[in-house]
Order: sequence, then C-alpha cells, then structure tokens
Amino acid sequence: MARVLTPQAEDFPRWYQDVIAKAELADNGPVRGTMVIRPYGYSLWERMQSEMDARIKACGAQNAYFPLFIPQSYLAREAEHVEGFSPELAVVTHAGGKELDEPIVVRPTSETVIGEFMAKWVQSYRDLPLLLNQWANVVRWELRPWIFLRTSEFLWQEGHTAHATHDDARDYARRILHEAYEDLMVNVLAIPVLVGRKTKQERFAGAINTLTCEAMTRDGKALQMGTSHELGQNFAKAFDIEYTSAEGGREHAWTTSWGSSTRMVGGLIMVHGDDNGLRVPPTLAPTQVVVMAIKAEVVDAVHKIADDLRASGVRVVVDDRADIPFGRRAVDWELKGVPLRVEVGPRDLDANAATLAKRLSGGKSPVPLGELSTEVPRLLAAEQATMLDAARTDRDARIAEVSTVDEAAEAAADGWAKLPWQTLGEEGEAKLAQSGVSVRCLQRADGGVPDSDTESGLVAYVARSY
RNA sequence: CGGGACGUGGCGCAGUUUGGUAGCGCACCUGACUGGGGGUCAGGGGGUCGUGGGUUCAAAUCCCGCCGUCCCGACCA
Repeated sequence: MARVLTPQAEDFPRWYQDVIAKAELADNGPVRGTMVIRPYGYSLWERMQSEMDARIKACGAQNAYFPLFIPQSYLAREAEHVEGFSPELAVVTHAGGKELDEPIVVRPTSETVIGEFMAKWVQSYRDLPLLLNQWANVVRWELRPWIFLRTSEFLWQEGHTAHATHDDARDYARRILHEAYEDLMVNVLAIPVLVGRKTKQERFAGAINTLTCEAMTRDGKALQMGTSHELGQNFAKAFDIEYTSAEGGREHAWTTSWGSSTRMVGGLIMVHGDDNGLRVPPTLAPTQVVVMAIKAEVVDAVHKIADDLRASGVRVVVDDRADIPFGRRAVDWELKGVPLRVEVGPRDLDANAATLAKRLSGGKSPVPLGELSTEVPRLLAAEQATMLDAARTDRDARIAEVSTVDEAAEAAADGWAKLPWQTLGEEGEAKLAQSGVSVRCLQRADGGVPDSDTESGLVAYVARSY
C-alpha cells in the first residue's frame, strides 16, 4: 500500500509535494511562488504561532505592527542591507491610477521601517531595551520557490530590539535563539536542531553576527529553521537610533532582529514525514487524538468518550462520518499525522473497551474505556519523547566526522560533515560552495555557541541545504 | 541568464516514432450492496490535446514560430 514515495528516495521533492497534497496542507497559489495554506495546514501554523508567541513574550518582547509598504529610500540607507535584498524586492511603482514619485517596496523584512520608528521612540537610556515583535507577511521574489520552504510571500514573526550596550544586545539575541527558537523546535516540534553561529559568508545582510537553528531533513540536507541576528550599530547609525546615556552622552543603540516562519511547517514535514504521510508530534498537534466511530450506531458513545478525553486536557476531534468507509478515514488521519486514533465499534463496546492506534509505530491495542483518560495522555507524552529521540539518532548517524575539505564534500553528498573550522577556513568554504555545500554553522567543541569565528577549537558543520 | 525535460478532462498520465477525428487511473455525480485499513457492482457528467501558422482528403501526432511550466546551477526564513 505505497501511498506516497519514500522520504529517503531520490525523488524526495516529489514525496514532499505528495505529503502536502494528500495531507491537505497547502496548494500552489495563482502567482508563481505563492502558496495557499489550507485549513489543516494553517492549524499547524497556528499552534506554532501560539507556542512561539508565548516564548517571545516570556523573553519580554511585546507585539506591535508596522506597515507592509516601505519607501524605497529606507532600504537604501543601510548599504549591505539594500545590496542583499535588492534582487528579491517586489516594488510598487503605480498606485491610485498614477505613477508614484517614489517607488514603494513591499517589505522583505522590517528592519528599516522599524528602525525609523525606533529612532523616534528611543530618546533616553530609560527607553531601552525596546523589545518588539510582529507577526506579519513578507515578500521576497525568490528565484526558485518551493512550497512552505521558500515562497514569494510567507508568514512569520520578526523581532526587533534596541539595546544600550553591545553586551545586552548580544545576550538578547542568544536568549531568543535558545529560549524561543531552540526550545520550541526541540520540545514542541521534536526537531533536534543544531544551534550555532553563521560564517561571515552566510550572515544576514547588514548583521555583524547571525545565529541559527539548523535541522536535518530526511534526505540528509540542512534546513535553516530560524535565525537571530546581532545588527551591531549598523542600523542604529543608518536610522539615527540614538539615546542619552546616564552619563549624559549621546550614544547609538545596538539592535537585533530575529525571525521564524511558515518554513517551520515545511521542516516538520521533511523531518518527521514517513511513507504514510505526515507525523505531528503530540505537543504540537492541533488534533492529538481522533475518536472514530466505526459504525453509526456507536456515534453517541464516541462523543461521550471524546468529552471525557477533553476533560483530561487532550485536543480531540470526533470522526463520526460513518457513511465513508473506515479504511479511507483511517488513512486520512494517518496522512495528516494525528498522533493517536481511538477506534470505537460495536465489538469494542461489547468488551467495554476501545482500540488505540498509534501513528508513530502503527501498532494497535485494546484499552478499557475506564483507563482511556489516563492512558491517552501518557501515550502522547511517550510518543513525543520517542519522536525527538528517533530524529536525533537518525541525524547523528548521518553526521560524518572528517578531517579534510575533500572528505567533507564527499560526506555532504548524502548527509552532514563535521570538521575543524581551522581546517576548513574561508578558503575551504569557497571550495565547498562549488559543489553546492555550505557551512551551516560553527559551534564550540562542547556544542556551545561561539562569540566569534576566530575562537580556537571551533567545529564547522557543512551540508547541502534547502 | 547557462544546461535538461515537458505542456492532452480537476489531478496524474498513455497515445506522437509509423497522421484516420481522443483514452486510462484517481477524483466527481446517481443507485445498490457494504462498512474493524484507500471495498464491490451498475450507470453517468466533464477535454478549444498550451498557442499561432503551415503541409495534408485528414493533425494530439509531421514542419516553423511564439508562450508557459518544471528540474539542475546563482539567491534565500
């Protein structure tokens, strides 16, 4: 019953598209590179959003909203930034029936507008730190769009902060990286991301330092799941974000920015998908359990079981579509990746039990009705842990420790390679780039995030990436 | 922009070599039987064959032009 192609196969892209289509997550939009997110796909995003929003707020940031349209001149103020984004800008030249005096760009990211307003809002050291976040759509005219991973328009959160000191900005960029991004990805998405520092080559346009969370997809490539940038004083100088210090001097602020997007949904599919479609970790799952009525006569009993489960804090959906063959319905939920199914038919009720089916292992077992409300939450927690462990084991098995640049290029053909940064260096990085391999991040030997790329003993992780 | 492939019902494809007036799977609609893993049977609807021209008694098929899409490289959350 091969419903979708295997995720390890050569035609991984096709498999990925297949999961998206069959799990009813999204469609391609009418304009090349755009995407229509279907209700089920959006429910996954909403869960990521609410979990992420809570973590960002726990880090002290507040939500705000800035305009979609940005005067083109704003972008031009930071030299590297405009150079980095120019090719992928969508520009509005006409509006209101006439040509505009100054073209307007549709935001590719909001450092520039937000910088403009931070300059107004920050006067004193007492106004700092200013910690802002916005949930928005942005547009980047990418050359090669790929649904959920790289669409011309995507949804994301972008955080922008201003601080009095370099140290404070640096600490905050790291705090978001670990407490919001890494925590969400590891503990909610069950994706064991590698957290580290980008090389100069891979840095965000206009940043002095870029930190990243990198996931390994099931075909052995790398996917950047979220980034946190230290912008130094570059944007503060370009936008005159200045404050009066306690000592009475005029100082430029230090800013950061950080973002995570609907790409996370793509990452979820590419990391956890299997032959039977998507698998959603229970903590994330909008629907953790589906209670299926096998025949119409048990519908009432099924609703009661669902109510009991809800009372114990489980997110439940009832499938009482008894007019649709059971097999089809079971496969539908499987494709959507719902972690547990409680199947209830006359035979179960006769035995005062229900059949519990696990998406992860595919196993089924009978459970007495009285034990469901304890057994289901226990299993959900267990499945969450199992998914993270399995993903970590798979990933680690595909990271080759090598000692030369050539070996790294070879290993990166179907996995990641790890080698001393000293051995690689910027020359080696350029050489790897010729075979489509890039440095995903630098880490300290103990897995810590480096403060600079000239620290001794750093290791580089290299891979092909999405 | 460089290298490769492809445009045929909603989706995926066959048919093109060797011209003869369009077919398959899935999906959809109706009815019946079913129902514990994409079930069975019967019936049904839907296609300017990307587009413009040419050759021919006759073009999805051969010839020429154009348009578009996808894949591999450069960009990227």
